[in-house]
Amino acid sequence: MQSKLNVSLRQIAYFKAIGEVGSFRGAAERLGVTQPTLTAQIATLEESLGVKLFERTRSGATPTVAARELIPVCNRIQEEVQSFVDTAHGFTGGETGTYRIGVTPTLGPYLLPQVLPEIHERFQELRLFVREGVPAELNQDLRGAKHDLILSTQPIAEAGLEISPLFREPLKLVLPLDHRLANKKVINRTDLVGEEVLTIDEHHLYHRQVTELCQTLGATTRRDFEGTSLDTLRQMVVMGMGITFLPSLYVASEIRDSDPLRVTDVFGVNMYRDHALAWRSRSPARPLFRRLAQTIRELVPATGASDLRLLY
Amino acid sequence: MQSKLNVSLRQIAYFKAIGEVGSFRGAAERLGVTQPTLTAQIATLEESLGVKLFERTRSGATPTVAARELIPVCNRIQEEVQSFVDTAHGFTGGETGTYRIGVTPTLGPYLLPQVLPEIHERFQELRLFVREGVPAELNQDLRGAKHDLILSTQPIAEAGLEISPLFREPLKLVLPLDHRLANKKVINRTDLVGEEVLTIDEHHLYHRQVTELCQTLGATTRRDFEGTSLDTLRQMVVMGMGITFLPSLYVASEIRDSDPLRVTDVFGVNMYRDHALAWRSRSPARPLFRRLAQTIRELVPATGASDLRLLY
DNA sequence: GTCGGTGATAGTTTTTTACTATCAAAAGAT
DNA sequence: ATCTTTTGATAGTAAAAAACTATCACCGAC
Repeated sequence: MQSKLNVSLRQIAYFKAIGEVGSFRGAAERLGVTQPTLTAQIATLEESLGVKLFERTRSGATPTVAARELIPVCNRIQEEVQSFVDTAHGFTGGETGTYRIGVTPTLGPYLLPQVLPEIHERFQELRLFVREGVPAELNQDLRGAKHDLILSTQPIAEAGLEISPLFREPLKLVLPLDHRLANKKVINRTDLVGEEVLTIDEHHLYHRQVTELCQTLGATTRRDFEGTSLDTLRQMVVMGMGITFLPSLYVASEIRDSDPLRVTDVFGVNMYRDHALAWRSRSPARPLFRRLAQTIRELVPATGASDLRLLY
Repeated sequence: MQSKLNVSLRQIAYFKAIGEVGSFRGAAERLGVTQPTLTAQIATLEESLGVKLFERTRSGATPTVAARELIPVCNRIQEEVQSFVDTAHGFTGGETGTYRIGVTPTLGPYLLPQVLPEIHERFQELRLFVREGVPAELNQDLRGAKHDLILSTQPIAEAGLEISPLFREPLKLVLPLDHRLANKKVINRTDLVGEEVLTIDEHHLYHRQVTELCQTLGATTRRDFEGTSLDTLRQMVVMGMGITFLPSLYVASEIRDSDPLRVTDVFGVNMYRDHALAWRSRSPARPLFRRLAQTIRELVPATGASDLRLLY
């Protein structure tokens, strides 16, 4: 490390110029410095390296054998430095690079496929590296800089973060076709009293949200059977193991008309969850993330779920 | 060029260390400088590049997306600089690298094959790029730094050069077997009076040497037929077009017992030429060239020509 | 002989780097 | 709530490095 720091990029540029021009004075003129500067710097470099770089004659300076072999290395160093500068300049607009975005498994897979193509269209040099995690994990990893931003469900603990609300996603009641309520035209909240609702396992925020909803409806959550994903829940409902609530985006994305399921609202009950983008409030990429959130809000109405509501 | 010089190797080392350690203070301790030094240098680098490199938090410094992509470039720059230093250090002993040696066509091809294997044995990192030229050319190209050293025949103009004499090479009289002197046991100088001697063309120093020798012997040089090389001379003698003088090393190397030629000395006449290595007196590789000359002198007795005499 | 062109040298000035001392901010402990 | 600790930032000073000015030494051309 110390031996490297005894060489400066300036010395390398001076060395190379003298090699090309063939005299100290000529190179000094080309570089816009004085000849004694070059004499001193090359002498320092020769001392540092322990080899003579030029044979000084009255007619100029002739590269030694060592110098002739070092010139191509100089070129390579300068190329890499130029690459360093060029790469950095590529980030100047802030819309370049690979950002790590954490998403929840109950939202990410059903929203991103619908917005990413247009995001790519609008931010062509931007790459998003998508990783899934439950909201508690996402929050922690965002704080620990393992993610640059997260797409998650409210509530998101605000400390140290900037949170940009995106949209409100309703939850749909999903029944098997042979359920006693399947053919009821309008389902009220009283119809759900005593019903057993399937949910996914505890460490998902979604579990808590469904649990709280059941409490307000007088329904219960089954504790003996729990799904590991929304897909699992859907299959369990199809198989007659109970009813469940599924997010609107999931329904629009994954449930077909041919599925033996009834999907409905519950009259008089607002069931929903709110989603947001969040990033560290000191992140230098803040302006980019704000633009990204705005873009997602613009794209949400065009998704398959027609009942999403924008948040500001 | 200017944009490159706004980045220093120090800044790159500081940037990389902070990225690895994760805090300015930690990196300062590791590098043996103070933390405000790093703050100032990274701020300067960020300003120069136009991008933020770190997100500063209470718990340290987190690399931005730009920084994450620039770290591998830092590694490459440092590798190239290390290669620069290592390559230079390889020349420290002076016995490394490709030196351009100019040789005369009447000496080089007959001496070098006999000494180069041992030279390579003793100087294993040394490479010699051999080029042929007549002595006047060699001398000029040495002065103009197109050659690093020359193996040539005396006299060599001394100005600005260091000349290391190597050895004295006798010239042999070569006759066709059907020549009137071919069966004479001892040939005297008077036997050559009036003889026509073949020689090679005028721009070779060898031509002048043979011409002067003929003048002292009362012989003449043929002007209507001249060879272009020593091989050509030999063929012309075989074909009966005249007699010639050939250098001892050539005779040992190229003339077989089965050739229809008589090779002999001339009694009472010392015919020879002296060879030397020469280089520019200011060449930084002077010590190496002196060792090389000494090595050649040591190897000369083992050549096929047993009558060479060393010069000091 | 003089002239002109080269790199080297010595002293001074300017610029850059690094240090010292302190502040501001935020998280964690009590 | 206050206090402590740890982080990077800031301002001023000191030290080191780079660059400049002026001159010298040398040598080849004329």
